[in-house]
Amino acid sequence: MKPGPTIQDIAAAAGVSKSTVSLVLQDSPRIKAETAEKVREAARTLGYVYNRGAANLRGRRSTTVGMVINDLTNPFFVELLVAIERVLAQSGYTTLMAHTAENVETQTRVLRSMREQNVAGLIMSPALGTPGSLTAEIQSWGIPLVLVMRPMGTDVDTVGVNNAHGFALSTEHLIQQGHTRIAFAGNRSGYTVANQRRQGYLSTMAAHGLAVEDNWIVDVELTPNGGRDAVRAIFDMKPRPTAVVCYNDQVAFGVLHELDRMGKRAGKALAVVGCDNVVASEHTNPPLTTLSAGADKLGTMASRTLLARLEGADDIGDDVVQFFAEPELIVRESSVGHQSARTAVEWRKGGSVQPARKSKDPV
Amino acid sequence: MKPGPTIQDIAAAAGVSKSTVSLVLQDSPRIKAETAEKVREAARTLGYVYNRGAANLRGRRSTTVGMVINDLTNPFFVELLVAIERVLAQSGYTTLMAHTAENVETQTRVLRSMREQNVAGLIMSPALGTPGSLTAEIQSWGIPLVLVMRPMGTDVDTVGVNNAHGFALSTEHLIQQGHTRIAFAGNRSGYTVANQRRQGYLSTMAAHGLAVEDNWIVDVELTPNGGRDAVRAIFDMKPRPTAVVCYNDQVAFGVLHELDRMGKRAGKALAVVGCDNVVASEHTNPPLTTLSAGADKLGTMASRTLLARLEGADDIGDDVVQFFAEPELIVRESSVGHQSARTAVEWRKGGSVQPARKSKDPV
DNA sequence: CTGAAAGCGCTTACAG
DNA sequence: CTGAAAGCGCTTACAG
Repeated sequence: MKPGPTIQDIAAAAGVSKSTVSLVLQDSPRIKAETAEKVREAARTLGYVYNRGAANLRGRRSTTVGMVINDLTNPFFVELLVAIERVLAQSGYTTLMAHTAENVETQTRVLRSMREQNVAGLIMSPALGTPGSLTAEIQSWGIPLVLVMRPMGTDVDTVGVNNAHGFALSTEHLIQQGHTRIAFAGNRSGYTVANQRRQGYLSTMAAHGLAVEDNWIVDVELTPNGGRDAVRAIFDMKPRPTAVVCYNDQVAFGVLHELDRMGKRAGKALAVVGCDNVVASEHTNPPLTTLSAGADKLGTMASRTLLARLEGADDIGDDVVQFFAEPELIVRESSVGHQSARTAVEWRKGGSVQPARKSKDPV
Repeated sequence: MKPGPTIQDIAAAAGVSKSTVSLVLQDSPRIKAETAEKVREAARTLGYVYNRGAANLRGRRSTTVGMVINDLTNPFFVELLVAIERVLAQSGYTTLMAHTAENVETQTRVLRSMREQNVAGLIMSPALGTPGSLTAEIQSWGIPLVLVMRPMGTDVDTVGVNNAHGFALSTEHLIQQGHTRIAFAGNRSGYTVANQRRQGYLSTMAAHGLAVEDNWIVDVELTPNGGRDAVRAIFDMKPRPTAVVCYNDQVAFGVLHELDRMGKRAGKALAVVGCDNVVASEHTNPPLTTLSAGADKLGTMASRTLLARLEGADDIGDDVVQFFAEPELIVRESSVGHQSARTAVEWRKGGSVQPARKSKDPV
């Protein structure tokens, strides 16, 4: 890294003071147009590069936002990250990215690092097992924090999904297809999101007077391999479930794959529903029925919430933002066409089954 | 952002000078152990947070690395990003992430922003259409640059893949399966990587005395939708190709999907080979034969190369690093079992067909 | 409309 | 072994 010219050098070249240069760089109207042009000219010829770090130090501000993400092997979180980065960049912020790979110690380390880097704010999807005290600790740092996807209490701005309602929709859909024995793949008791999803499934089953055997709630990894394990477990049950609600699309992909390996077809042999509507879910064989809450919308919402806090926008107020998008069910082939179900033709037209109710936009 | 204590405050609390505090924070051996402990104690009770920005400004260094990535909708680049971020974090660097979505203007903007943020170095997979002059320009900034996946001349450190050899392997494999009419899906004439891939395919066809019809080289988007278009085009040809080499796994996923929609099975109706071995390729229906160069290995290599430049390691020298990994072919069901081909049983045992030659590790 | 001065929170010779 | 001083590249009252 060679030195490079500073505002001092520009000042000398343009025959003005560095105060003037600084003001010109900030497009201040206090500087006469011709002076400004002279300064800009000098900056151009010298190849000046603004040093944002120095400016931030002096101005006690920061144009960097930290984004802590738990699982980039799940395309849903990638879609979220992309949306967040895009919106922040549009507003002039740079994104410091860190991946925790669902590891709480890594998360602690990167948060400390981001704090030292003086981030203006943080967006985080906390790793599973994050202690409940973390949000209060971050808030004590005096920078805004927005949680995405994984709520941790009502004291912190949160953008997520109404999981209970979503999984109720999925379960309802399967029941309407004629299924009565429906399994749930990807249990993670004790974690908020997992509890919500399981609860949405359980309460809908109960509402229809359908019993749920204990072993129908299959505890597997939240990965394609977990989905494969789930299929093997389900086909060992008798009488076996004819449908399965999966924790997310990653699990559902494994389910579709294992069924294919067994020479069976999802939809026919076992109705399958995922969650997240990742891009790939449209191109699986067969295409996957899944819940969509809109990664792009959620990411935009999370960024906007953080930006509102950063700019101290008054339309956001002091109230904690708790936004939970209402997912809609995207019906595709993986959940229709079962022998014991109604004809699937009406479903194959595609599209959403339920015009999702939108919550009020908080920012 | 409330003020927070500075080394000055610690100095006052511990009854020493701020010089001493600074040295203690740097674990300098020049400070007596008891003094150091006293300082650390004061820092702890005051809740001190190191201000890396101020340190970087004064020390004229930087602990931030910029990562500019062209397409995060392709999981391969996500795997690369994850590996790079992990290695950099282990070495104490923070990753500034920016996504260009294959847009050259966005790329220009984020590069400028990263330069202002004073990144110590850059890792970039350039957007398609990036002008050849860009690398020289970045190098004139005086910070190291490592290109990943997409070479731009021999003047800049580059970590990529031997695409020509990889696509030769794929084509060879299909020919050995008995195919003689083999298509290529995802043409992008004019781009280096695309040229290499097409060339690997063409030269292998030629080496076997197999003719290639013009329209077998199908120009489609490098996405699942492009793959679907390719299948429709291929099935319109007569006599039609019995196998297709896809530009990457994203295209291949679309191919598998469209075949399934047509009630056909990849492998049987059309042999399909992808490229990148993204995690999902193992779980498609049927599983996808593809080329693996190891995203994790490539990311690690790129980071290490940059780190070597940053630390001025002497084992790297002044020579430009040009590392191209030799891909290996992972044979799965999508390319075997065609009627006109040998029995597929021997292939189904899985595993790699070719123990890839590794290039010499450059760092 | 412009400049001189102070200072953001650090590090680094230099002196003792 | 420790401290006083200068300075990294900016911004921001304040004065004129």
